[in-house]
Amino acid sequence: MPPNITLKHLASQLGLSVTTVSRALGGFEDVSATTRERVQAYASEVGYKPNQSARRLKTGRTSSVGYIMNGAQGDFRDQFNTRLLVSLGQALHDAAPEHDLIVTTVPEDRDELDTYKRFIDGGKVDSFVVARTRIQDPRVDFLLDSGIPFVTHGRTGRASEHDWVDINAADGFMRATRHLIGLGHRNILFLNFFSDLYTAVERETGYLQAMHDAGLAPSSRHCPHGYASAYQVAHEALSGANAPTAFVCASDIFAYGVMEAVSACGHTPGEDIAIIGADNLPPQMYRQPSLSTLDISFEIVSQALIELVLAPQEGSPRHRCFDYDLLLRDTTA
Amino acid sequence: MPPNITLKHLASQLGLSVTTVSRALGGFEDVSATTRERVQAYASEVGYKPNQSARRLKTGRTSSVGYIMNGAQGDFRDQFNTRLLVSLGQALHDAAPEHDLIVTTVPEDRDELDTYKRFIDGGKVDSFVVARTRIQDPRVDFLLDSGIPFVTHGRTGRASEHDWVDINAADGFMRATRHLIGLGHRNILFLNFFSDLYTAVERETGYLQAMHDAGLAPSSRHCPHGYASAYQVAHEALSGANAPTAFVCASDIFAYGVMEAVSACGHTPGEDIAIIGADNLPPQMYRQPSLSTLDISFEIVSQALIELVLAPQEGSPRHRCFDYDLLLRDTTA
DNA sequence: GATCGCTTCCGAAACGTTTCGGGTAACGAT
DNA sequence: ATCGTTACCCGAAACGTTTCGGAAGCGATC
Repeated sequence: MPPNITLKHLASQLGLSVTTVSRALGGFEDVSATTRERVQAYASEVGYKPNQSARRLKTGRTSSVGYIMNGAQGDFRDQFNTRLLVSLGQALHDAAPEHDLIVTTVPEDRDELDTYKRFIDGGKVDSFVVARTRIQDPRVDFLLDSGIPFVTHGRTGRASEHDWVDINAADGFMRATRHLIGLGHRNILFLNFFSDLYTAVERETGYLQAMHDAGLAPSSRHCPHGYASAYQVAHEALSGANAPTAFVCASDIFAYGVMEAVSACGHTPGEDIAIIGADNLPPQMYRQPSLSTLDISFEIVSQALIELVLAPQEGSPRHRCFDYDLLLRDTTA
Repeated sequence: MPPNITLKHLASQLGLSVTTVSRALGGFEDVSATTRERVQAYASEVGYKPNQSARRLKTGRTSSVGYIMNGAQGDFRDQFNTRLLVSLGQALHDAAPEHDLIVTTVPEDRDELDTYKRFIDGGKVDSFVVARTRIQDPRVDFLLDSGIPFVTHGRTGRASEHDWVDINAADGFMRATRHLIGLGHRNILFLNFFSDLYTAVERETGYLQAMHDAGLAPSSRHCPHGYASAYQVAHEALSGANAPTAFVCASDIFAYGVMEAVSACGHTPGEDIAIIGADNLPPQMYRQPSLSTLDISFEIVSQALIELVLAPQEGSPRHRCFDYDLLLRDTTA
């Protein structure tokens, strides 16, 4: 009958004080086991839900973590953002059902940092997950200054100063490249992001290491515009002198462009030309042959992110690093 | 110096009462223009930010709208969710910068409605945007019962009872089909979603209407698994007797599958076989020839959604309906 | 000179929670 | 009979805001 049930209401029904009801529900020791159970039973019977605003006001904690999507332009980022969003949501629900993930996009005319500022000033979240880190990352600088807890997905130039979760991309790309070398390839082209993403450097490092170890001459190219420019770069390389026989791609998006170019040049991916991509992006289009790729579980990464972000700690930053799985499919037959 | 500036702090600095400061910042008339300006100037000088939790506790309003993403499985939905998310965020920021969009995914093991319930009980939002409506939509039933304001993107079986924004899909698909008929096509196959989405019915209605008006025999097929099944369905149809010469597709995803199948069968999309898709999805892959499609601006739809959701009204539900643009490109040359 | 109305301001209560600092009763020990 | 201890419980303040119901000052009206 009461519009919304409050502690006061529970207290009067149970013949107890508000204090005792609160402490009973909080599971404190200074309330007898019998009344504690009585209170909890009654509360769940009438479906009592604590008022979040009141709780927040009092405690200063919001029990929600923020995720600010940076520019959703471009297909690669879209895929990434959505998948991370979904797995973060799931992980947060599993680890702390009463917590929320607050997601926002950055309005076009505003700076990304303004959005962070607005969240912090407004007391909307008590921690952040920051994705797609750059080597020089202004968000990290800002958050370190502000003192609010956060965890990044990906290392940064200041990796030793903050919590992060990352994929060991250098190792993964080294293994991928080595596998191609093992298949007999000598002329292997690496297609990378054109950006200051931390992971771009990592990926190239792994490729370079494997080439260097094998005494082979490395060769890298950048693909500013995703699929289309990967197609173009690959087409050009295949038509020129000293054409590569294998490609390592920093993203599956590039790899699909390469596959198209390989076919267009009269070759067959996986037979005469080998291709390895990365991140096991579900092909938007039905694809034959299937693409060999480096794979990592978003779920595991998200679980680690949530674990760290829910339990912020002063002192030495914590790190989690996961390894890629090399999935060998048709394009490295 | 004070850790966080409150009304009390402002009041003591200005030699005013908390009440007056509050009302001055609220722009009320019962405080003189001079003090009002003095207060506002000082508040912005020291960077006063009202405490959201306190405000919420007092007013009961949260100044945030909820968007619950339903299952992100499948490429079509991903695209849709991300694009809507981005444009909703932008529209909300433009219309009410201090408002927030609270986004969440539905955990795998839980019912969608539980998530809505949790948001309502927890007082996290004061309205919802509901997307991808079904004819029989349990979310709409639930929200109508609960009494919380919401706007749907897409009509439902109970369209007359709630606010909605939709695209006039019947009209769009009728125009698309008519255009193909005008090009001389007589055997036009329609590929639809396999689902109870409201828009699926709408789309087919338009197609059927155009065929009927021209005295042609309609023929529809469902594509349960996006691209791959569209490919298969088209391939089958083209190989059989009485093969279609044109395709109308409920989604560009299907249309891309059809294009692949058309090529595989030795035809050229746009020359001997015509194709029209819908929703102008940016092709994940570089595509030649370019696909004719029905286009609608997410920005405009989102602006309408936000406009309605921010100003809930008792009484007769409000509706906004937008028309598709028919974009004629290579595949209807 | 009492009354009225207007402008401008303020005190105090309230929203629902958490938590500090007691308080009471029972009980065994002194 | 008094004291200390323990086990339970509670009153009241506080978080920062909004808002109801005045109240002071003051010129105008009867």
